[in-house]
Amino acid sequence: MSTQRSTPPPAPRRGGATLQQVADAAGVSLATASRVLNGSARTVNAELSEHVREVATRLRYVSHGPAQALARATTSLVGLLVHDVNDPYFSAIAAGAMRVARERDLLVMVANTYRDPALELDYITRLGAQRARAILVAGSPPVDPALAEPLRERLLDYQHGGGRVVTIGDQGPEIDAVLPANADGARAAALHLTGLGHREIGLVAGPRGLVTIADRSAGFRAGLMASDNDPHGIEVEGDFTRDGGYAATRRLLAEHPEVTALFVMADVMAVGALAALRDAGRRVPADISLVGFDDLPICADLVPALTTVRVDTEGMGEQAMRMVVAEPDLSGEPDVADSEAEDPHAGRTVVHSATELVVRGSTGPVT
Amino acid sequence: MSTQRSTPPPAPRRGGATLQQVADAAGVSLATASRVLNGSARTVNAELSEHVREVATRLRYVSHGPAQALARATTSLVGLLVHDVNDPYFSAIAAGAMRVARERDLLVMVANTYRDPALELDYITRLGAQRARAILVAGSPPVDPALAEPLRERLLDYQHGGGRVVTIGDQGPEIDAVLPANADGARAAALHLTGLGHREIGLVAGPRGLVTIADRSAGFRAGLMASDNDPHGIEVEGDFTRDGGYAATRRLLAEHPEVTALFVMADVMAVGALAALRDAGRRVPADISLVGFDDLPICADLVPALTTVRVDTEGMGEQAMRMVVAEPDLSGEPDVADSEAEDPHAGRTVVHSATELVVRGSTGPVT
DNA sequence: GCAGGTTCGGAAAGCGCTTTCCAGCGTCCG
DNA sequence: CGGACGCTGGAAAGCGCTTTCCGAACCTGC
Repeated sequence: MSTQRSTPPPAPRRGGATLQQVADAAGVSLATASRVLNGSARTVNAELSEHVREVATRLRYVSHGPAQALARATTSLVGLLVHDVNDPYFSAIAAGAMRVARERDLLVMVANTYRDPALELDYITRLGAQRARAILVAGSPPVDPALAEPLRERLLDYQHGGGRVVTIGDQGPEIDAVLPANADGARAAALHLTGLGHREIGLVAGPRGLVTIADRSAGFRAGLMASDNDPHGIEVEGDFTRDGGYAATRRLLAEHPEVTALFVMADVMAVGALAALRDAGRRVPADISLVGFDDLPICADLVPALTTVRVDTEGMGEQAMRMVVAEPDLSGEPDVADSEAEDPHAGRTVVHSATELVVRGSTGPVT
Repeated sequence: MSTQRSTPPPAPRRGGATLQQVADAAGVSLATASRVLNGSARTVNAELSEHVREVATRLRYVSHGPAQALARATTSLVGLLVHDVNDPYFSAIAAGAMRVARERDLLVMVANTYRDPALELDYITRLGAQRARAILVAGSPPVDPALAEPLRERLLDYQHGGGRVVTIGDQGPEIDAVLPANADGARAAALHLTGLGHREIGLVAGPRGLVTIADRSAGFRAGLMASDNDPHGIEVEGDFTRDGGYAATRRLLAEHPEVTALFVMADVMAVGALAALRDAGRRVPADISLVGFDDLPICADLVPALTTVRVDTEGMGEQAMRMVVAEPDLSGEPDVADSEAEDPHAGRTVVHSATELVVRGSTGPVT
């Protein structure tokens, strides 16, 4: 009554019993309980061990992650940055990454950046604040250094702070990466098209600001150069969506009705392109051939089935997560389709993921 | 030399400066630094504040999430359980949930459960261990109580421990949920088909063990009953994938060539069904009509465009995340399309998300 | 000019856990 | 038979932060 210190009602502890409570109930020390329940190099007598475990179960003890993180100075969280999980390209990467994370007992924090540099920076900081063990950045960085540099620096900061970083797409020196062979695939697409006799070819690009697009475009043009019948490439740009592909294709068709083939740099856009072609009354591939990029699962079921460049998205996600988790000096056996190498730039690790042209029904000889 | 205690080289602190170091460098107390940098009810003199902030920036101070979590007894993490992020249905939910999470400054830990009950249990425990503030479970629970009960109990445990739980799909009393009007949509599909004169109708179901499928199937049959021309429903089961839909459809076609319409209970499967129909030489909709469920973005671009039941997946994800974050006694204004209500079962909150038949080119009158 | 109020910075007590160091004890070997 | 050693349990010192409680300084009004 006299005491002012009226303790507030001890709100039922969030999340059950404490290790201390378990230890007390089991009649052992905190140290012993910790060793039994949360793993340790030190071993504990089998019987005692069993007893502690029983008490813990009875008390519904659940370890306190943040406290462990604090004491151990490490967490089991990793971050994954994607442009948009709802885009099949990224959801496949995420699925691959999460599969590996699962094996390694890691929890994955996923964040949509919507390709907004400010959001990206913010998320990296926040993941750093959570002491995520690693950050995996999926999705093409911007071509513009003014946009790319801040991101890169923030990643480097994080990395210097002891975190691991792996990107899918090249973020420059010192940052490990897995890189899809965009140029190779695009080149193969060009060769395929010129081989079929096409000379007037439309390129439907995604946002030019992204290196992925720049690489695919450059690779395709390189393939064009390799042909001897002097093909023309006419490029238009569109948003990285179905509607972006639709709009860009309509524009291209209006301005250059002479094109007999289309190279669309992402399958999401190719879906729109196919619709645009249909709406414009152009038959595929009789009037015009169509090649996509990425090989989304839906491609094989479109009508006609889409010729496209396969990218092993899920595999890249897995590979990236594997690297993120591995000791920095990894020496894993490279995949058959992949090749691993020290980058000339710096001591970083770069894994190349092969791409492959998949010919289906949407391409045919020029008539 | 004599001392055995050779301190190991004090590895450069993971993640930069400590609040204490910032405080020291700024010549203020730990308490003040905390108040300035990490928000508090208490206010600090503007100049001092500015000074502390400067020092923090100079030292590249980044708050330590786990330590804050420990001290504050709460985190800014929420968990999201999905069957598979790589399935467009779930990636849309995830996108919706993540958008809201972003607004609320929450980090989302996403986990693929692959519909494996053991994995689900494990993830819930681990999210609990991380002291996730809430867990959002997307995806139909199993019909079998032997499978559903353990999950439900674990969720309840977590909830009693102070965490919030919201499910998309009904996990029973005491657990808040947002429920797509599966039965309504299926009923509308049935009415549509019988209205077109179809009497021999195939139902291509997903795994029967899931209540989502059970609901859709029951709803469809209810719609059939409402028709006066005595329609027949022949049901086959398939996996929740494109190939599952393909295989089930082929089987159905082989055994019941008389069907003139197909109701496929998920668009992923409908894509396979469409392929199976094509491969079997059946024209859609001339020979056979096709209705799907979910209205994935690709539906409108299939040939023919798929008639389907729209489910507001992204909206459900948003809604669920909003509930998860809201005070348990939420009283938000219900969406136009949604209706919120106290469940008769218990004091829980249930939000219904409307579904809507979208008629496109894949259905037509029976000939 | 002074009592009573208000601000605002600092000291210190944890939050739940890991891990080092120490102590007790049984064992082995010379 | 005694000392060295290995093994195992416990005490205690943090990990980085929040927050309560204090007290000093300053302000107000009479």
